[in-house]
Amino acid sequence: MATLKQVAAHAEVSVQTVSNALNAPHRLRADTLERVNRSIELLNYRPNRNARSLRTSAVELIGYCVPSWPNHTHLVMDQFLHALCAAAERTGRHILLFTAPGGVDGMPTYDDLHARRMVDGFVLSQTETHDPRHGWLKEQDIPFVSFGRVWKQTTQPGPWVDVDGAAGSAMAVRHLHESGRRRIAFLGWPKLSGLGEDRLGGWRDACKDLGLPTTGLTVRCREDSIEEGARATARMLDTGRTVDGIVALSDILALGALRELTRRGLTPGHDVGVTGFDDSPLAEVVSPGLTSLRQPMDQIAEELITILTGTVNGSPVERLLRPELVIRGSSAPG
Amino acid sequence: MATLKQVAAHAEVSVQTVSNALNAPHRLRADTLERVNRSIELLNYRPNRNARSLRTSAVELIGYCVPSWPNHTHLVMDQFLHALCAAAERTGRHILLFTAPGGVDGMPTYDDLHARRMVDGFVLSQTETHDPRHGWLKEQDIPFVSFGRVWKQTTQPGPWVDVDGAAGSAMAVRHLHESGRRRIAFLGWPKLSGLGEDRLGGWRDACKDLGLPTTGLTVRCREDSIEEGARATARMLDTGRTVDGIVALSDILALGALRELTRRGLTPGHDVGVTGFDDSPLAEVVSPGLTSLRQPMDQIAEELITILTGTVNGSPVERLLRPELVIRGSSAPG
DNA sequence: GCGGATGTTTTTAACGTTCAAAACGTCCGT
DNA sequence: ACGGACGTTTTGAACGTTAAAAACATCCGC
Repeated sequence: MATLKQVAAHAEVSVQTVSNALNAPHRLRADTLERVNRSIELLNYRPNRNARSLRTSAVELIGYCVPSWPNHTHLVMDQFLHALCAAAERTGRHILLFTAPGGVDGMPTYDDLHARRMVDGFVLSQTETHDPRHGWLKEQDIPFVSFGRVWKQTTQPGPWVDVDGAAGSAMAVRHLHESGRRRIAFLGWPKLSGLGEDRLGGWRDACKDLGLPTTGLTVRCREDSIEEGARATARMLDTGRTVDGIVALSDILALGALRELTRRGLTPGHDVGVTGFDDSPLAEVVSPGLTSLRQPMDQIAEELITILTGTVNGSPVERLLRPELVIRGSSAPG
Repeated sequence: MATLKQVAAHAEVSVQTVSNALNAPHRLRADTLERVNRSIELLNYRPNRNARSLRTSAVELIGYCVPSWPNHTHLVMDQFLHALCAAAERTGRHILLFTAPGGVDGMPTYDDLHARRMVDGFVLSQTETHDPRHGWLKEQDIPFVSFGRVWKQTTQPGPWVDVDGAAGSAMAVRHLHESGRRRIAFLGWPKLSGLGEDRLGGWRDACKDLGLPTTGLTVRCREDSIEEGARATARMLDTGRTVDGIVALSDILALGALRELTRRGLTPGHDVGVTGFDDSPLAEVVSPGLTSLRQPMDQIAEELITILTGTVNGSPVERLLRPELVIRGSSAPG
């Protein structure tokens, strides 16, 4: 494997000149630059990243902790990772994966990776209510950016990018309203997660804005499963109240709703409009297709990387992005 | 951030002694070792990985190319990544993610990562028929290991780990047979993918072994979607032949089968036993739960890392692992 | 008390790059 | 012809670690 030294010898210049040819080509005289470049090409030279990192103390790697999977099913994680990777690469960086225990127990792992100079900073996701990581990293002066706000916290401890769940629900409500739905229910989650409340709030506000009823139209599911989504839908329908639209907190719950509706002889899309959240691969693959709120992964990733690698100015950057309503058969005009 | 030099000064030994305390503690006298360790602890010293890598020319990073998602939905990718990461960490290594164009166009990316010393080697997955990557990497003498065999190739160009799809199908068939099923259909894929043929073959052989019929019991779906699974199931049932068991090539197709059966007033598990493949998060979350063949991700990851990081002896290592049948309601005894 | 074996520690020299400063050339105004 | 300004190239040192060899210490047998 060729080194700067060998290229320098071949091009009959000093080592530093070759380095400059790569990092500051404007400093070289045109003919020298060309000669050096020819040698670089000829010897198939590729800079050794470790040597570079040692000297500059920047590794161009970004740490990302792979969520341990049993808690929630991350149906869109692969999309996120792909987008994140691609965004990082556009700036010459890469993603380093690692695992860590949840909560504060995981902090030594983050610290270690940073202290050993294996990463420049972190992208956090799967943010939880009162997530301790953000505050801890801030305190240690370790660069990071969060995909997702830390809920139930007055001020955010660092820069973040998030998707506006409230706006998403509102979009779903307005969409259903436009296709003639007047009694739109919300299928939510058990524990009052910040994310859940955000989306719930958007539904409530949009309904009020449009003069639609909300009382008795909220159901909470015990867990994020198709079965629970179906049961909750059944409970809702069993109250005897009319429902012609359902905004579900997740695609999985929405699938449950679709199933229960079908079971009762109702046609999703025709009799009841249903929407989900996250536009997981499932939404496209079921029939009727599930209308869902797609997170703009590419933009999210781009912002995350830009913020993390950008100049660390004083005030933390905050970006709230709008999801995109992907309309499919489950919400066809009734 | 403390360096070896500072620790050495603090412990009043030479730099090399501190290095030895970490890498070859047996060389130190007990009391020296303890003194050095105290200094290390006190100064919270963490070795700089870049310096180490520069000297030893081993980065302890393994490259993994994130599949671009639109081709197939990777419902178990997060499980795989988590397992791979965990296995790598058990050997002090980490996973570096990157993106690359498919096929031979991606090779420069692999080459570059290796040439710049950003990774020691690669784990390949999403192996395709006649995948060019393996042969190319072998030719360049770049270490790699493949999750998945290269199909339609007489000899494998390198070490691999794979799950025995044929054995999996056979397990499913035997399981259905044990619960009284006698006419077991196979729901397959469109294009004759190696993986598809492998699983199909296992079904056929097992049926023959058990004296079960196979003629007219194979259906091929055009794509991997719930809708197509349902349509194919409908086609199969419409032929008039009795079917009391369905072995599907994927969970998604199996879900389609479940839906079509339900639509026709048949009870999956009771009237027809259904099994899927890969035990994706969906299998657990639908109702009835879908019996599926779980890939032993932890073991797969462990083997991949062991092979990749192990001594490169002459003959390539090959490991064919058995999937595990996870039994749920969809195949309850009829 | 000496040669040798063994155990422990230090010295020297890299690994491949970039930073900072110095050196060298060339051109210009005076 | 001289000093300065600028553009280009080289020199020297450093980043933090480990490999290899050298140095030093200790113990043993004779």
